[in-house]
Amino acid sequence: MRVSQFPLSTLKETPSDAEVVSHQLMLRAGMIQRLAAGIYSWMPLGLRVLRRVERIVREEMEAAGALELLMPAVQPAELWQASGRWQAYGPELLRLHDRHEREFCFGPTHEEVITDIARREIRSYKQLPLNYYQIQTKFRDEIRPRFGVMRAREFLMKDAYSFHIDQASLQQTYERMHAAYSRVFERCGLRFRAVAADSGAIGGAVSHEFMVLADSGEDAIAFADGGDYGANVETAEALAPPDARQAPTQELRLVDTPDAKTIQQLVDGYGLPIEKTVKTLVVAAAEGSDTDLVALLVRGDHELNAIKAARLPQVAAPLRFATEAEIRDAIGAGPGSLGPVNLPIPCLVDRAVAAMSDFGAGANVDGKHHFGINWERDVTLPEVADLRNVVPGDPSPDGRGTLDIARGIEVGHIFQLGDKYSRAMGATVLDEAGREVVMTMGCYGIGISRIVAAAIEQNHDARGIAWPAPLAPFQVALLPMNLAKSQRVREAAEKLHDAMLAAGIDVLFDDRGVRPGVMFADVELIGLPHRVVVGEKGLDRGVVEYRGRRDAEARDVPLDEIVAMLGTQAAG
RNA sequence: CGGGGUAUAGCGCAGCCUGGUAGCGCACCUGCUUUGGGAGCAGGGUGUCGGGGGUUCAAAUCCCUCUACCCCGACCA
Repeated sequence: MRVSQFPLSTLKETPSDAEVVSHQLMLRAGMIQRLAAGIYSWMPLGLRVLRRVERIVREEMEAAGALELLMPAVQPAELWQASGRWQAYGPELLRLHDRHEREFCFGPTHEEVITDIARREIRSYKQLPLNYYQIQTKFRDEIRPRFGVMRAREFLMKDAYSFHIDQASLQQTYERMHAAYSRVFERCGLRFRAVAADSGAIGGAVSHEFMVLADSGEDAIAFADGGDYGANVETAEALAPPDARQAPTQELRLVDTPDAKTIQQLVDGYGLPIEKTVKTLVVAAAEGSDTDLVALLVRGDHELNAIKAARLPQVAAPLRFATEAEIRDAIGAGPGSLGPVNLPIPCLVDRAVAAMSDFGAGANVDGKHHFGINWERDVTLPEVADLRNVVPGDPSPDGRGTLDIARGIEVGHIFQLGDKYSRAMGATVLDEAGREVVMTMGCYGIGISRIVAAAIEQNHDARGIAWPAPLAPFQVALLPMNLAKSQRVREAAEKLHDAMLAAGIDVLFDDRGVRPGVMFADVELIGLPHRVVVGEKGLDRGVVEYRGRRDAEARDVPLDEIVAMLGTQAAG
């Protein structure tokens, strides 16, 4: 391809509204253009990358035995009403009307449509298992789209849905898809982790997320240094500290703390180590319990995990924090002065809190704290539960090593759905005994467009993008020096271009005749893995200059060897 | 949706406070020179100053209003 036929529209300056580096570089490289909030056009350069990701995904899906189909983007409301999600999905579902005022939505996902297909198509257990996939544009009306295509409203997704006669069959396909996903992300050249995840609103029990490691990631993941354990921080189990609770060494004392409303003020003003403090958070109790409020205690340096808390039978789901008025009404003190001693409402404590001794907490009297609190001696230890987010250094839940926390970008998510959709929509087959059985389902998503952004987050430098070769829009940049003046350079470059094309090398030939600095800057910005420079000086010695995008220095390669050399590392 | 902010040329911005001919850099077009790290000289403005309304002799500037976009919080590939 020649630049004269494939215009580059690179920018020197960074558009001011792009926050993360992938978004900035995609705009600067001319890969995408914003049309509206969270809605982007893929320009020719960007589309080449997107197509490369698609191809890898398609190959791995085929290898995993999935069948490609293509479902409509626009879906009738009736299907969503049948599954119950027309109400449940909320404002993220883009709803539409046709000219007859019939209701539709632009599909954010396709469980309903595929289940409808399956219930028409599949009648016998002999047809199972079956795994369908598609690569398609989805629309989710995110409250706040941001970071370019990383969290767009309209995006390209691979979604797969498998159907099974029983859980054992689902488990097999799930594992096969798990392996296929790992291969996809490996082939894309990404550093990633598969972690256990909360299955959230989609439903089902078992679920794994595939996270590309990047500091700009929106999710925190915990993984063990000693083993395979990995989990979203939301779901990672926080164990008790390894050491047993120490015996009391201090007396319980009531201290005037008029200026200590927060843990930080308590630590700064009274010399209490933060891990000897306790936060008392008051939340709404579960409906039907004999109390309105429940107190949750976590260590001062720990964070309450709202998902874990809401799962407790005593606590209302979703989690709702009590208002200050409710707290005063029930306890007689404000939020900054609460603690377990003389607490008039039921209380649950985190495992780490249960292991504390000689600690400080509010006294349930405004402006006063108790110091030197010890369980059992001063107050009965309430029920213990896992209430908090894990922190670095926590023991791994599988007993191997300690946890570290990293940030990640979710690029894939696989679920064992069970029969949530198949039951609601009556997707059944006849089993061996001729009985009607509801099919068991799995679903598997990959954010194709998000992978492009994630790959840039992991592969860039001050000059621009440095594509993993499998994703690069072109493999080789062919740059002639002083094309306009030098007939020798022109002839040599044209010949090389022809030879590369003949060898199946995906080459971009810069035939603009612009100054070298412009060409260098452009190919480094758009991130092509290999660069070949043709100049008078080199031709005198029968060489061209080769430089890999990540190489520190260029080196000379004989003119008659360069095509063969590139052919082995940069074919198609 | 709540809170904060921005809107002036394709991109990045100044001008607004204190009303008086719409500017700068990059990009773009023409010509000449230049060709190993985003060139130089000369010429060119490509703009409903986000929209609407108001105040005023006069509004990018002051007031009201609408819209779009960005940032911070709960969701997700």
